[in-house]
Amino acid sequence: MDELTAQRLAKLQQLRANGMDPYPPRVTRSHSAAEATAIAESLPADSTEALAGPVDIAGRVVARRDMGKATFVDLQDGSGRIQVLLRQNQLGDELYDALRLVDLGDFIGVHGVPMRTRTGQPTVGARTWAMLAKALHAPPEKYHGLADIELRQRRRYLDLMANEETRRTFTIRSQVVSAVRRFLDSRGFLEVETPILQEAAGGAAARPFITHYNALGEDRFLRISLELHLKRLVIGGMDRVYEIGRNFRNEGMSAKHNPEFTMLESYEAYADYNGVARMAEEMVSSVAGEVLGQTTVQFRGHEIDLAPPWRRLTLHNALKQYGALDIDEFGTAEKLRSELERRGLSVHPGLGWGKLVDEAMSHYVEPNLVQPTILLDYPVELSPLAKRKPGNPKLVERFEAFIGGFECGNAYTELNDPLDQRARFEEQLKLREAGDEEVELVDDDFLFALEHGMPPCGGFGMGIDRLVMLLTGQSTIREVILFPQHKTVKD
RNA sequence: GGGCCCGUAGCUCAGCGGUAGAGCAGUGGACUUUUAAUCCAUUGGUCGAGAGUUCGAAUCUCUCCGGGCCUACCA
Repeated sequence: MDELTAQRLAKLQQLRANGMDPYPPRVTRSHSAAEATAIAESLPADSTEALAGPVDIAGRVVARRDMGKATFVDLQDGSGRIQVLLRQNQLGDELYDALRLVDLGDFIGVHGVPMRTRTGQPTVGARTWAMLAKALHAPPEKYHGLADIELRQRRRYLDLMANEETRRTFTIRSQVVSAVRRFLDSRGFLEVETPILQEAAGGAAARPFITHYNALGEDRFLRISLELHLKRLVIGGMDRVYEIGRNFRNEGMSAKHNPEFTMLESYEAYADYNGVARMAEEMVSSVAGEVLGQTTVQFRGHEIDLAPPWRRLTLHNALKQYGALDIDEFGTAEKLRSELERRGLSVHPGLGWGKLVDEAMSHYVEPNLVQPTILLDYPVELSPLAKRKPGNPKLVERFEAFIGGFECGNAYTELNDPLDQRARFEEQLKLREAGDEEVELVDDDFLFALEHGMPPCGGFGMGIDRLVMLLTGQSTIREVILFPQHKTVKD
């Protein structure tokens, strides 16, 4: 055991010896730090006498300034910080001397009166204090905080203790999720929960995590999307449903990717992708307004205006505009591949035309879509679950929403023709045989459901983590996930 | 997968072939209105791990472990 821990344990024993429980089961608390501060602020400066009624506050000791016969301590609770002044002549010798058993990081409770120092600092003048929970390890350094990125993520509690920005980020995250729920609830959507352990992981082109269910002796897949189960509910007559839940994709990590991430998916019967686009822009701007009080955000050096209407642009025109590439002139995989290779893009062999269009889009278009943009009408082979565009069977009614240079939303007019759906699954199989390993798999159980009739429907998916990145100005997904994935520490 | 960089006290960092350092935290002392309190004294280290080069390695080399950034792949 290290010396610091031993010292703190010794203090813990000394507290017990003094008859003070270092971990009492209950605390008397009448005011939060913020409430006590508000009372003190209503008093004139240098109010050393008891002008307000007594308060009981509690929190973690985050700073300490020992002045001899007076000691200042800063207490922090969930509402903020407040200064406490503990004076020997107020506490008595015994209780004052016991302050030497209080370390940074400990939780204490203070009974005292709101006051202000001669500099006007809101303060609680202590009459008594009590240990609430002794900490055996020191908190991070008081000025520089905790900077080591790995430690901040593995020991997020230390990051939260030390860094105000981290507390702000995760407070906003929580408020964002809650505002999204309010938005959808107010529009008559029902929140549902669907299986995470699935017999077949569908709804997206991604490799799943595999686990094993002992009782049945069968493997299960962790879901990679919410889509196919939510559509089953629409088939059953739940007209407006949504789920906010964790997806798992067995892929690498990056600034934009964590193997488990939180998705919102919503499905609205009798809507199409145009209606969904209007809902998406209203949702994001109203969530921003509720949580941040404004619809503009600063992100990677740009000011982004989230207020609707968002710019609409077809994928076809976007590639023309940003890449000087007319995909109609390169209508087969072979032609498009050779054109992209001629331009110096390295493309994976075996990709079909749709994935090549996606590559070109990622390279030429996506980084330019900083202000909110709805990119419309995708190649059919990229989107096996979306309905074809009337008059152009190579395209589907699908849009992706881009903000800040990355994708944060995806929507279709949902494919409800079970015969076309089966054909589209089979097309995916052919792409797989041609060398593309990440394709949608045939899901017979879903097809059987679809054969019972699904109303026309607009579906929407949005990465909650990425939305939070945008609204908090964080440039990596790991900064908005409390406990992101890390390699196991080996001894 | 490739390139670059980082790992030194509980935390933030310096040192980059010649006796392991600073600030904060801790410990002892002074101080009854401080607030990155101040002042005096002081404890604390297998310098990520292992191997090598050298009279001598935190420092140079190699391997490994963990991490970061960029890039590619996954798509």
